[in-house]
Amino acid sequence: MNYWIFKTEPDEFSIDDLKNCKNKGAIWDGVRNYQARNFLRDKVAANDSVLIYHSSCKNVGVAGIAKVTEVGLADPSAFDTKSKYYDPKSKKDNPTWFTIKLKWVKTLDRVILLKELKAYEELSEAFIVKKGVRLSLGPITKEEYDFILNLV
DNA sequence: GCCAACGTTGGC
DNA sequence: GCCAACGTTGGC
Repeated sequence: MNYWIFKTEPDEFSIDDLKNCKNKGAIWDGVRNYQARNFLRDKVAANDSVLIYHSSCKNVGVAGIAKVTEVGLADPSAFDTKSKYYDPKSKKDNPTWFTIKLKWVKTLDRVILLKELKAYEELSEAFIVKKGVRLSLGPITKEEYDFILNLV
């Protein structure tokens, strides 16, 4: 069992949008960064727990919890010529971009703001608080995961 | 909207 | 394989 933080812009796709997907869940498409792709392809496993983080918005921070339901999916948006994530270099028989499927678990009673996360020594090693780290998703430890949820 | 700090691209 | 130019991310 691994723990992750996935970033999303709530104007595009928020924790509420994920909730509205109910049990069907949602495909986490559009990741176009190789390091993040490698996590999605090689490390994220079914039943892993994911903190959903809202970026580029009014309340930047951790907004909810999701669970991984399917792994090893070729990112369908890479094959869609109408998608802004379309990538002609990604072939169906040899996809460049991979992703997974998530299901909503919980919306936190409040958003745990980035500003708060930065204040705790316990979280100083987490990628999410580090300056200049532009990963759109990445691993956190169980200790960090539990610590963040205890801040609610 | 600004801009620092990245990642990616492409010429050489 | 270097590295300058460019594009993107993301907090503020």
